[in-house]
Amino acid sequence: MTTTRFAPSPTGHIHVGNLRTALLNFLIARKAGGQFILRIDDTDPERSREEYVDAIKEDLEWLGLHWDRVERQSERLDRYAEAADTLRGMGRFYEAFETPTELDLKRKKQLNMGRPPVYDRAALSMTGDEREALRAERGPGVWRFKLDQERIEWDDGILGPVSIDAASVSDPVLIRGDGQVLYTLASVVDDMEMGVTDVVRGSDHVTNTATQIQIIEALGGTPPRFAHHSLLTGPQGESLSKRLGTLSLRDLRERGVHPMALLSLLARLGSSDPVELRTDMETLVDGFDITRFGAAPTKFDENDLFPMTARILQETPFEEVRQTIAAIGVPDGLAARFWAVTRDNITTLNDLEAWWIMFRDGAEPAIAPEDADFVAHAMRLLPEGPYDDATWSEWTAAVRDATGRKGRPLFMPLRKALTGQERGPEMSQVLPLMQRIRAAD
RNA sequence: GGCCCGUUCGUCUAUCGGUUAGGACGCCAGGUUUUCAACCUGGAAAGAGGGGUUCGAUUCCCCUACGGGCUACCA
Repeated sequence: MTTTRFAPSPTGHIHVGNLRTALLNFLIARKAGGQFILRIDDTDPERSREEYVDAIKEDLEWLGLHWDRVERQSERLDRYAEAADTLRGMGRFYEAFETPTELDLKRKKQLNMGRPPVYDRAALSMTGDEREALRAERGPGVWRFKLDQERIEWDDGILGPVSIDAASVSDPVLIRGDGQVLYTLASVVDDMEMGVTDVVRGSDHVTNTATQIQIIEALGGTPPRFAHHSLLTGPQGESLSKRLGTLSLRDLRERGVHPMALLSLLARLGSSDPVELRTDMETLVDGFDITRFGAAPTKFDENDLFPMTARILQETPFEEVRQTIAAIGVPDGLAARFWAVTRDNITTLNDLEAWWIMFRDGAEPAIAPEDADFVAHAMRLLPEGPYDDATWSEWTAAVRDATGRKGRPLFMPLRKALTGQERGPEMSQVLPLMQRIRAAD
């Protein structure tokens, strides 16, 4: 069975970059009728926070990315220890005692000599006595995985054939000095034991994949299919990391972005399929194809989200927004009409309140000097409220007859006098919603 | 510095060596409309640079430039 996973680390809120990874994995699983696992990568107790676990779940639910299973790495530490023992037993694991400062120094030295900054495996040539001495002096060392120094190759679902020389990569540390298991090992053990068949992640993991393939094989497993998507950049190609604060899912939600707008964009951006608005998850799943994605960095502009949101709202039935409209204080009797009138004239639901305030309290009239007499005359002809669907045409007909104006010069000054704006919904629909008309006061 | 990946209209991209280099979004213009939007029609708009290979390169190879990633006792 096709099984994918999204494996966030609960050290912060998730953002559009994370979402892209989550979405691709979700869509692959759904399209294949498989399983989508939410795996919380919380091996680091220092940085992991429970509130972020909740926040991540909340964000995914908001988007409708439902998972079939939740796993927690913090509850699986014994499995990782077992895998570590296996590696030790087969001589692929060795303890090293260099301090971070020493390693840093070694790297700089290598760089200066024009050599690749790869761990020199000094620990491998130590005698048992030397090891004991260091352990006594410095405490437990780190455990490194001994790479086979050959080319590691795989057929990437997005990048195509990838080949990395293991000799250009340091033997990865899988267990820290304090005993904490690191991502590289935990992830491999989980993917194997949870039956993950497809791993889609950002291209920042490409080198990890190379080493993980060797670890999987050492543990007797078969590597899953890997696909590495390009990373998102800002509209100017700048790194997104500087702006992640404003691109968290929570922030986008607060700014009124519609979930399907976000999903529609991210399911297509960077692929050769056109970005088309999808209003339901089924069609998004049907049209998805991971092989259409390219390897080039992808520019993401959150401003694209707003026109898409507006278009979704134009087609949103009243029932779906009934609560929202009630919450801003629109009386039940007016709510359906209020939505019908405003939905074509908003970008996000956040714009609704301003419209209601205008209808409730009236607008500061905008009257050009040359229209002042005309508007005053028209206001004397305006009947008492409340108004209905026919009021606008009856009233403007009367004004036309009285003043001789017609067409745009007739309608536009009245629109501006009543709403204070040059644009907006049909006036025949607006008028019945107006609780107060300041121009007539 | 080393290792990976990349570079086609503003953006996302198509092109299995021969195309008027196609589409989508955006943009501009016209139409329609009492406004805006929507819709319809039309339009402008692209192969980073340099070398090869070839009868012929956007396409294959090399170099350069530029962009991104990795090079942690982070994930």
